[in-house]
Amino acid sequence: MQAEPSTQAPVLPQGCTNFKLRQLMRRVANHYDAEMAKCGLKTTQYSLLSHVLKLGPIRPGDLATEMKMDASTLTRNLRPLVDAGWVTLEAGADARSRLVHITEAGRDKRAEAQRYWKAAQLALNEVLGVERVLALHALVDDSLDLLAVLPVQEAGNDE
Amino acid sequence: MQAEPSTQAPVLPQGCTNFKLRQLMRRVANHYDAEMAKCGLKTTQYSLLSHVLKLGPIRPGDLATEMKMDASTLTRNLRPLVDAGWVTLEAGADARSRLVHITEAGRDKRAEAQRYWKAAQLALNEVLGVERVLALHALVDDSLDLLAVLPVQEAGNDE
DNA sequence: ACATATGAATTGCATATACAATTATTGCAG
DNA sequence: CTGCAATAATTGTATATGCAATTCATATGT
Repeated sequence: MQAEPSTQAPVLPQGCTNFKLRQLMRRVANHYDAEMAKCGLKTTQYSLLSHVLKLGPIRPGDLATEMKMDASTLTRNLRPLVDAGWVTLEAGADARSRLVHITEAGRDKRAEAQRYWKAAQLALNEVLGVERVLALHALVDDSLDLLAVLPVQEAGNDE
Repeated sequence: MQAEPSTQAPVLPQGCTNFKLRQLMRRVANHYDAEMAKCGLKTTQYSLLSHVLKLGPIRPGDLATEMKMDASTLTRNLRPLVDAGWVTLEAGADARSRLVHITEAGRDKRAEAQRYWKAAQLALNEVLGVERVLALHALVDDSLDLLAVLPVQEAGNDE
């Protein structure tokens, strides 16, 4: 595993990692969404609701950090869930912060949706094979860890 | 590799594949976008422009199929590129279809943008390690192949 | 030739995403 | 106490995404 010159031609990545990931994400999202649609949720909404259940009551900014998304995205994604009565935004420790709470209706909806999520996940395990799904999860997790050290917004030298 | 009962406890995937992929996609997109912003393109636009260069002149529907995205998404994503004068939509074989062409300005822009794309890709290879990027590409490609057999829109039994 | 089915692209609608700017609040230095 | 920096959330703007419905245009059966 040393960086010594090898007699083997070095294999270099072909194609764009971003594009490939985007393609796969679209396909996988479609798969889950088709299942989740049976209970009227997008998969993204299910994820958000699940995180609120698990981490709430929590400040929006902290939830965004946990989910590794922009705070403004979170604000907007919460809207449909609040409108549906599944989560509430309540007063936080001081007047600038808030706390996201899950409601009873939210717990119920999440429990219902979880069945569809599970069906989608199991179907995916079937199609791809459990080994491949495990390998994918491991690669994604490792990659996220490695990318965590990078500044999220590649810090344009200000000025 | 048979399905015989094993004495080993079976390892099952934990967590949601969709959520993990989404997280990674966001992080990776941010990384590329930070680089591409130097030439005023989103990474998605660079991908689209590159595909038009490689595959064009091509019908919008065929391009959408190639890129594995919805035709309506493609229509809309083309708009900014058309507005910028990098691609044109011209008459196709019959009056209902069209052909997407790249312009000279489009070729120039793509060539310029490719430098930034390359920088982003190489930086990613650095951070993740070439081996990991190769493994990720292979997994993504294999998964896309396996998912290709699934109906894109999980075919609700019509009626 | 005509009515209908099929095909191709687009538009309507809703959500997801993020950077930049804004609003409101709090904390701190003098 | 006052003014300014820091913090938290949101809004402005632009793009990405896909399903359903729509608009044309072509093909097809009778």
